[in-house]
Parts: sequence; C-alpha cells; structure tokens
Amino acid sequence: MKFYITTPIYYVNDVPHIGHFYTTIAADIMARWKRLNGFDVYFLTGTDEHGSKIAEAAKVKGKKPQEFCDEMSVKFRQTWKLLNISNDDFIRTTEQRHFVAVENIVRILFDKGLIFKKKYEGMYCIGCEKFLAKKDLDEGGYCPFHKIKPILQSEENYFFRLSSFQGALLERITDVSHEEHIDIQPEERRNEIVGKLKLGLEDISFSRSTVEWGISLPFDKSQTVYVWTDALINYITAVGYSKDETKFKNYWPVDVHLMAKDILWFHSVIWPAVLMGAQLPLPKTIYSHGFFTLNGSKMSKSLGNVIYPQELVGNYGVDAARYLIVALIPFGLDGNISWQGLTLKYNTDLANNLGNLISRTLKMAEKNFNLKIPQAFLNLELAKNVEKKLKETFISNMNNLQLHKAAEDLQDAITLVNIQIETDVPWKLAKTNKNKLAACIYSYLQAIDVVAIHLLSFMPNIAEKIWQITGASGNINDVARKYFINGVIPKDGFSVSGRDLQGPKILFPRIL
RNA sequence: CGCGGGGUGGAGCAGCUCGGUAGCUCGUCAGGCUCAUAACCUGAAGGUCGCAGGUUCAAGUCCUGCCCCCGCAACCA
Repeated sequence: MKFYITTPIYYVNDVPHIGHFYTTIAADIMARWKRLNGFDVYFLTGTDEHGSKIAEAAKVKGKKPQEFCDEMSVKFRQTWKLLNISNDDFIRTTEQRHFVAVENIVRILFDKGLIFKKKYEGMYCIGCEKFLAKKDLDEGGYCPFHKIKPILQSEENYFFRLSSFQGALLERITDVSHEEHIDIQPEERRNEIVGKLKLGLEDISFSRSTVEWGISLPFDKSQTVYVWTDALINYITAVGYSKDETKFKNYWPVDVHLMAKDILWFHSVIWPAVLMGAQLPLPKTIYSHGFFTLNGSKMSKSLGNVIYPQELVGNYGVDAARYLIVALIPFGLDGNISWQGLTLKYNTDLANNLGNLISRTLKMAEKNFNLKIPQAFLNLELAKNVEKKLKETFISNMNNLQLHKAAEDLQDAITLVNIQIETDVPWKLAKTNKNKLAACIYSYLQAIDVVAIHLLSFMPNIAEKIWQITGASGNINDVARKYFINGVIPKDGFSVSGRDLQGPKILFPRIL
C-alpha cells in the first residue's frame, strides 16, 4: 500500500516560522507513522517561487529572482533538516520538471476549451497591486489598507472555466459514496466550503500579463501562469506527471493534502477542478488545520510575536519541539499558544511524566542490579495493559490526524506505568524481596519499550535513545515496523535479561 | 437576513450526532510515598453549562428567538 502526503509548498518571500513548521511536522509525524505501518510513503514538501512578490523581494535585496529563490529555498531545507523532517522529495516551482508539468496541464485545459481570453476591467490599487472588488473598498471608495483611490484599469487575461465545475465538485465533496469522493476535513471547514460552493462559482483569472517571473503560457508567451495554478500543480509534478508514468500511477492520487485553513479553498475547489479538467484522479483527503495565536493575538511580524523554529528547538530540543507543537493544540482548530504554555506542557508531559518514569526505573536498576537487565520471570501484563490502552484510541487518533489526542493517549499510557510502580512499591521490595523486584523492573522496561515504539513518529531521536537506555534489542525502527504489522509483543519481550542498561539519564531536564 | 465556528467550575478544552448522576488537563487545597528530574500516587473544593422562552417525567444535550466573540469572503501556514 502506498501513502502520498503533502504539505503546501511555501512561498519564499518569508523565512520559515511556526505556521510553516506546524504543518510540516504534522505531515512528518503522519509520514513516519505510515512507514511504520508498512506503507510505501511519499512525503512531499517544497517551495513556491514565482510571482511578482518574489520578483520584488529579490529586487529590494538587489538580487536576481532565481538567485533570491535559491537562497530562500535553502533556508526551508535547512529548517526541515533541523526539525528532522523525513520528506522524500523537495520540490521547487522553478525546477525544469515543474515547467514541463505546468505547460502540459495548461495546454490540455486550453485544448479542451476550459481556458479562454477575456478582458478584465476593475479597480486596481497600486498599494495592494491587485484588483479590488467594490465590497473591498471603504465608504469613500478608497482602499481600506492604503487609503488611496484605486484606478480603473483593464487587463486582458486568460480565464479558467471554474464555473462549469460547481455541480461536479459539490457531488464529489458531499457524496461519501462517490467513487471520486473528496474528503474535506475537519467537518466545520467542509461545511464552509460546501456553503460557498452552493453560492456558485465564477470563472477565475488564470494568467497575468504584468507578471514576468513565472511560467509562460505555451500558447501565448506574453502571459504567465497565475501563481496559484502554478503552485498547485507541484503535487503532480513531484510524483512524475508527464515524466515518469510508472511513478505517477503508483502515487497519484494523493492520500492527504495537509495545509492551514486559509488555503483550503484553493485545494478543495480550484485544484480538483483543474484535475477534473485534465481528467486526472482527485485527492482523497484534504485536511486543514487552524491558525495560531500567540498570547492571544494574531501572529504578525510587525507585532514581533512570531515563533521561529530555531527558538523552539533551542529551548526544548528538536524532539520535544516536535512533540509540543502538535500536542498543545487540537489538530484542525485554531489554538492559542504561549511560551509559558509550551514550557508547562514540556515539564508535565516530558520531564515529569515520561522523563521521570525512565529516570526512576533506571535508578532502581542501577542500585539493585548494576545496570544489567535482571534475570527474572517475564511478566508482560503491564506492557500489555499499556498496549491495550494505546490500541483503544492511539491508532485511530493517529490515522485521523488527531495528533493532540494521540499525544494524550501516550501520556495516559505512561501514567499507567507510574501507577503500577506505586502499587508495586519496588523500593520496599529492594529490602525484602529481590526476586520480585527484579520481575517488577523487568516488566517496567517492557512497558517503556512499548511506549517508545509508539513515540517513534513524534520523537524519532528520543525514542531511539530510550530504546538504548532500556537495553532493548534490534533497531527500533525495524522492531516497531514488525510490531505494528504483526501487532504482537515478542515472546521474550523487547528488553531481554542479561543485556546492559544505560545509566539513568535526564532526557528532559525540567525547565524553570 | 453572505457563509462557518463558538459562548461549560480560576485558565484552556471535551461532552451536544443517539436527551437521564457535568468530564479532562493546568492551577488551588489536603493527604500518601520517598525509587525518581521538589518528580510520582490518592482525594477534596470550585460550574443554576451566554440570555429568554418552548418540547419532555427528564435538556449543555432537541426546537424558537435574542445577545456577545471569532474565522472566512480568493494568493498571509
């Protein structure tokens, strides 16, 4: 089974911030999860590099557009490396493979009569550099942002017959049994799309005569392809459209398009319409998540309340950063975050619960068994309880991208072990019954291993570290894959008697 | 009447589809334990579930009206 998941390609006029990496981390966790479950995963991200804004940004810095894009694109790649993102491909819209794909799609649409020339006349605001509708203007007919009067301007563009797809789109979005059903998530956002769709669709502008930094229309070199169309096509370019038919057949249609809610319309209406026009299969799931507010106010660079990945990683470490960002807010909804909130979550979930569990277990093993996994009766009951706890909800939460809930499930599982320790009172057994103590510690190690395996998609490095600390055998990724496919704990457990443990390490130092 | 979401103990949320002792996390308070990263475990206090009506033996949960907040309305993740 294959699993193709994408993030949006990010517009390079900005350096990566929390909005970008939230989506990307979520996608990465999903991709890793699916790999562990035996899927042939293709995980795509990349950069969107065309359009007048980019050309201007380059000009301001005294650079050629391509040069500017090269630099910015690298920043995104570096960020993904920093965050341990496991993408299989990184696409740039300025790549040759993409030009070919875009030209082909545009030509097909043109040949089918879905693209036509039309003179567009409207109020153009020089400040916004775009046409404004009457409703966008304030009472005096001024642009509300720039307080200037827009000028009447006309431009001859090519338009796409989006209007002709209304019925087909509605059908595919609302009819669950439709063979080309597009599942838009979450439901609230789907309702919104459906509502808007029912109001009707207008044909949209598909090209620009004034924007030079873009892909020229194959049938009219004086115009360039509208950046959004250009951008959306990346999803098929990357899996070999008009280049590698086998690859394309294998991975397309995409299983999940992941993005923030602001660009859901493009993905759930315009993109499927383009695909239908080109007679290509449609995305299966389109999942949008919410926006962040930082300390209650909307993030904006001018307010200075933007969180950059370097800060997050600097404060908590890569793995914790990945975990915190997805664990802190419900996936799909808007969420408010703050540094205090992040630190609190870090301390409660990672330092106090998970970290401390490992620390106390290993300390006991060190004191009493000299850091060797003790010879003892193998009681897998605790490990199985942890497993059961996780099976009940964790798996379905992961598959439904409810990452915050899956994180909660993990915490519950960890608490289960902490409770068991209270019940066993091992520190008393250390004085009275060493054999029983050995069996207890042995069972905690197995339970921790089960937790580590489930943690793997969120915190790849830490999970592996835990695996080493508990003396578990084999490569954690291989063992985990086997475990998720077969669904059984090995007869001898993961951590086997006699193996060396690693001394109690502070995996997550408390932050004060 | 543009569309959509929401108003639940101090904070943040779940519950509403399929009405029937109001649940979770954090915080607060009390207790337990002492292996552990002043961590862990147990318990308690605290809510007339935005307002007003209605249906019902019974309503956060269904219906009607109203008030307030937020998002979207085409290139900001």
